Amino acid sequence: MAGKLTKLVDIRRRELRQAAFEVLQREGMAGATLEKVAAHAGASKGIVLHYFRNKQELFEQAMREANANLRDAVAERLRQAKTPRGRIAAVVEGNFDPRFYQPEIAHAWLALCAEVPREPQLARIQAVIHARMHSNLMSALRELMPAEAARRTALLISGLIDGLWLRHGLQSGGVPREEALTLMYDFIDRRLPADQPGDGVHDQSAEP
Amino acid sequence: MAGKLTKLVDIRRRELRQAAFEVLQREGMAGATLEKVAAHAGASKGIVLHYFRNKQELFEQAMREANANLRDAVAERLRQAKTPRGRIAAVVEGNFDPRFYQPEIAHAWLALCAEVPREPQLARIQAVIHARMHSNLMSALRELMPAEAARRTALLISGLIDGLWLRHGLQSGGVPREEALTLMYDFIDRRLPADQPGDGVHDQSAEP
DNA sequence: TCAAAGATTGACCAATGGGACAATTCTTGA
DNA sequence: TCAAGAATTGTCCCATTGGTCAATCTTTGA
Repeated sequence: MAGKLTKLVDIRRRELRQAAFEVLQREGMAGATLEKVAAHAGASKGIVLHYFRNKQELFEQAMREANANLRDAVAERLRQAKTPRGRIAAVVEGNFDPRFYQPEIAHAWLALCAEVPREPQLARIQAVIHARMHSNLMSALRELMPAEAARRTALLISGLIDGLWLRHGLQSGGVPREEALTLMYDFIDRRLPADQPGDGVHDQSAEP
Repeated sequence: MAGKLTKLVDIRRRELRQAAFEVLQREGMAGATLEKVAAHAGASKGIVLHYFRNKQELFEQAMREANANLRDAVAERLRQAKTPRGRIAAVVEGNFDPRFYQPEIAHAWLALCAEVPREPQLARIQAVIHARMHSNLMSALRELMPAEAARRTALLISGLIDGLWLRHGLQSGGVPREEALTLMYDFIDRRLPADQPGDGVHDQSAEP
């Protein structure tokens, strides 16, 4: 590790973002009061507003961090992928990383997404998420099919991912990770040309 | 029309449910205050609590009504469908009925769904919605493919519908109705046996 | 060593919102 | 016609919450 030690500001900010996200899971946006966030982080309310201008900024940062987690989960896998198929698998597997694909986390995302129509800051993050996923998918699909077909396939894949996440957040109809991946590949394998189902490209097995 | 005239209670209840849903679109759950709902309906706050026990019940009823709208949109089309394919088309078209498939309405659904984890009443409605859609799809798909394939296809279709709705509620990545239907049938036609794409089964044209 | 900068707390404030209620107006049926 | 019941309003109350601030305690660098 090169450079200085982590500054206290960064430690506190991280702790509070994390606390905010966790309270959000249980309480929703309205119920996630500054006092509860502070308590959950083991601090006083004042400290929260010492490190964040206001409630909006706190939860904006919380969303940023959650997004970064998902982004990294995909990026790791993308780095090891060699074929276009592998890159698609990377996007899918990353979005269903068992560390993040959990009902409680989906609850928090749901709470955040519900604020998007009224919080331009959150809307921007959401836009980035969509754009990134679309771009990742397109870069792989363009090599496998004509432009228009690629675009549609990308929309279908990302729409499906969103739908499965949404359902995972609502109690009923939520499918566990294993089945979600089965469904995704059931769909994908039929759409990609020169089907080689079971070619070992998509690895549903253990995580590092 | 047989029977008595509509009772005032029912009129008021309906007006207030509708007002609640419309305020929800703009303001989200926390912002949808009883006073705003009352004002939007042209009444005073007191009247809202005269017809509904409390805020929870009001929005539970609002969700019930929105659900009934969607249910009817599907049911109408289902009544005219003759083939299994037609029944699937009915479910799809109903869920993208242009009267309801609108960003503002998706905003309200998003706000409602975000409360599901903490409101058992809302969770129950959500469960009914999922169960109904799954059942409708299965009844058609069972005739077209083996049980397990039918189950997966049903999950994929309903997941896709949810995903497209979700995206329609978030500003970015939302696809308009026409394209949503194109995507849905692009997906469905490839999965159903004995493909007859363009057999006129799915009607994307005008509403009655 | 010690003073300045930063961290942390708790008290305080103004605004807001859900809900209870008494008072008033309107309907209606005998 | 008129009294009982329903509809409607406005007021009041209390709890909660985001945010401010002055007062302490800690750290640190010169």
